[in-house]
Amino acid sequence: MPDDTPELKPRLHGEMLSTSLLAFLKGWNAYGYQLAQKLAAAGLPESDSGTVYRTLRQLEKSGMVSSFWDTSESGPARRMYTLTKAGELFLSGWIDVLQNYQKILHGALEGFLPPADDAGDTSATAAR
Amino acid sequence: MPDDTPELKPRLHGEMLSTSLLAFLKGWNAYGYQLAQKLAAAGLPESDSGTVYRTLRQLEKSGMVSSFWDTSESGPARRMYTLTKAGELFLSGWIDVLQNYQKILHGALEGFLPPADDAGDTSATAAR
DNA sequence: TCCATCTAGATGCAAGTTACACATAGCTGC
DNA sequence: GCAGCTATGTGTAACTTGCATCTAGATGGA
Repeated sequence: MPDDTPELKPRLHGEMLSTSLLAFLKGWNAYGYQLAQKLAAAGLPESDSGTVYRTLRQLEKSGMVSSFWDTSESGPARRMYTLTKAGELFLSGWIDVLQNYQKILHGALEGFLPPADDAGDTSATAAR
Repeated sequence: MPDDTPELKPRLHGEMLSTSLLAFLKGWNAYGYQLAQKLAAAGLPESDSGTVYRTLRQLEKSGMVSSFWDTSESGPARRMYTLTKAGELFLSGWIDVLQNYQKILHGALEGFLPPADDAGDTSATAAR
């Protein structure tokens, strides 16, 4: 019998992948392969390695990181990434977003105390 | 002069949008238009309303929510959404992901203490 | 009655993003 | 040489998103 339900298995992409990569680069240079391993080790949902490489290139195009080839170690050359000032700014701005997101998720799962200042709008029509 | 830098303006989509919607539905029924307003009021980056509606339908297809038409109020009919057991499970599983993500972002921005148990791997090769 | 406006939901399409498979290339050990 | 590991990438189909646009009920004004 064919499985009909579309999967919604957790995956890391979009802003969450981009910002995780930027965060790992804060204070350290790193290369793609290494960053992919760190993501896996950090308990985040897996990302395809191709997606990681393409995301890094896209971050470079938008000025969040810069890169250079590192041939100082033995083995295949590594494209080392460095966080730019713009990337750092974007990252710190994203922290606010994360805080609000966090509030929503945790509010939902622990008896969710209604936030004292959110009372008086049309949302009072919520059913049951 | 044409702007050449690709935009990376924050937008809410993917897992973050889905889980925010699920969280808002915990304990309450709500309809799409209302949820879109809640997202905006919650200090999260904007989402296109079309995207919100489509995301809700997709959550329904994957069994995270169920819906019914509500014609009890005046005005256009509303498609009311209810969180399912599967949606609740997915949501609580996602909390762990969020916690790890949070750790990474905050670790990056506050002097980032090296986590005591993460020392002994190849990541020691990180350059300056 | 006609029209504008607001609420509510939805879709067509172009552009962008992703997963999966595969390709390339340097190095190590046999 | 060649298998296996490290490291970076690409082709392609499928999926997702933003924007514009559409339908439709209700309301209020001219």
